[in-house]
Amino acid sequence: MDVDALLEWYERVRRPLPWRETRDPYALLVSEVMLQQTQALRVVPYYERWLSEFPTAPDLAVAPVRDVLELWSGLGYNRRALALQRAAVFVSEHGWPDDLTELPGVGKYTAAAVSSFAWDRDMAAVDTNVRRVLTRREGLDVDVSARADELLPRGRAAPFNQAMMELGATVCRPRNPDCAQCPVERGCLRLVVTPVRRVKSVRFEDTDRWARGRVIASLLQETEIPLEGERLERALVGLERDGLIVRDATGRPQLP
DNA sequence: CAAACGTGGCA
DNA sequence: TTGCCAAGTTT
Repeated sequence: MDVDALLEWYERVRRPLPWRETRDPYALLVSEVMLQQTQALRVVPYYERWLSEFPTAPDLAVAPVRDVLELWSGLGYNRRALALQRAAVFVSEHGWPDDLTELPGVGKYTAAAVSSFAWDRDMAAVDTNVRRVLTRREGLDVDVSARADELLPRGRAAPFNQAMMELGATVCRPRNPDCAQCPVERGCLRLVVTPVRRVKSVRFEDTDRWARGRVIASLLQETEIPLEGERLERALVGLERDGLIVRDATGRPQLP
């Protein structure tokens, strides 16, 4: 793959998203956690509000859980917000670990993204987009992580990572890829990847995931929880286990 | 390791 | 309107 052509293309098409204007590892971590499983454009207002309320890791570390969940609500996956706060606590107390995967909620992808964007570390951030780009180009049997690492131009990890992700998001899309606009078309296998079909078709409103979301929303808004019996109990047990709620002597749920 | 984890936007 | 899915991590 012609990495120079890729970087040149990225420079041309790059969208000015707010987290691309900073090198603050805390702000970058916030953006990465928010971006997990959420569309970039939807994250923008949340990111800006979050940083104005919790500008630094110590600010987030001491914030009440209610405030954290309040600012998070709408982004989904509430336990990620808690993990982010726990990461902020760690950073406040010990500074940034060399290996960011030591932080709660930070896996291989997020560690590489933050490390490259904040500190120019030569780490390839392999997300679902990068995985698809490389698989589609080079075949189902490629070791995607190893290949991304080989391609990464030393000292330019940040633009490389962003360019690869942007390519997957806007050109080498899951369905209907726009090969005519591809800056690195040469040598691509253009493998057709058949999308995996969902097996289950349970209504979302019938899932525990939905029930948990309703409990948190009700506690934030101080409205009645629209659940009862077994269903409610199962949600509460899960939420308590995840540290999203605590229960008083009567078993009534509250935010921690 | 498959499954759990939330939600709003868009086709 | 219904169904699909969007910069992953944890157990």
